[in-house]
Amino acid sequence: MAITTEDEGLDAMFGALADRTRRDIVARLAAGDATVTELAAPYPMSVQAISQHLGVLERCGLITRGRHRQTRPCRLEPLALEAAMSWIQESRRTWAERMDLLEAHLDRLREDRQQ
Amino acid sequence: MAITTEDEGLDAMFGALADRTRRDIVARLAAGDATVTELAAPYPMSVQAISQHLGVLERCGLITRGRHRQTRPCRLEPLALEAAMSWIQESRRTWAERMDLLEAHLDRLREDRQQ
DNA sequence: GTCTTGTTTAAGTATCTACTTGAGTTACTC
DNA sequence: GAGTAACTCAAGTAGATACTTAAACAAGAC
Repeated sequence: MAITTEDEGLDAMFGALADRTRRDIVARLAAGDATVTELAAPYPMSVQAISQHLGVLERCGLITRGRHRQTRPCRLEPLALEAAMSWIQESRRTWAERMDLLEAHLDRLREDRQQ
Repeated sequence: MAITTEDEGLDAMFGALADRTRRDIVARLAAGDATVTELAAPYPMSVQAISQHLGVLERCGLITRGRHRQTRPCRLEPLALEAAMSWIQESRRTWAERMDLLEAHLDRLREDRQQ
């Protein structure tokens, strides 16, 4: 299931991060690669459920899964996080710009008043 | 409906950002405050649907709604975005740290080999 | 007061999501 | 080969989500 547009990519990315278990897994993988069984161990849910969470993370590009003997070692792809990051930063940037303009505007008003 | 733990806050925040319409609205509000009707205009859905989206954004702290005559002007609260931002940055930081350690480890191996 | 505009609330529905259990696949061990 | 471990796939289900329309509410205009 390929992700086509940027919007769909962000939908999938933010959607993936909207689940505590998946955020946990991402944080865990930031510290080092791990297998499905290792990742599932801390949680009171089935290994299948974790496997499905990993599917979600893989589909949005946040992780990749290799093959080593019977295991599927999971690895974080931190570059994928940049997409989410940039979106947030862009909104912040626009907002900050507007605040600067407002500030400049108020400064001009103050100057005019003093003349 | 108050958000209690940090995890629930992030669930709600990322969940809110996982919808294209809501991301659009946030981007729009970064450029300036707007009323519900103004925000709803570009979309082929009912004003009620947009009002519900605004409810989601308000509940996770991304926007606040004031009152002016019959309208409810919406304002972005960009500080709320910091929570999502920090979470991403923390994961990246952990990953980068590990890569540095790995790099240092490989450097030592290379030195040992040269002796 | 009635009427209109802007918005929220309520109720219904179709689709999606996060799990479950059971069966199937892959790769190693004996 | 049979048996086992690690994992995925498939089908089912409870609850969430994104809309809809209809009704209620809020605030000003008349």
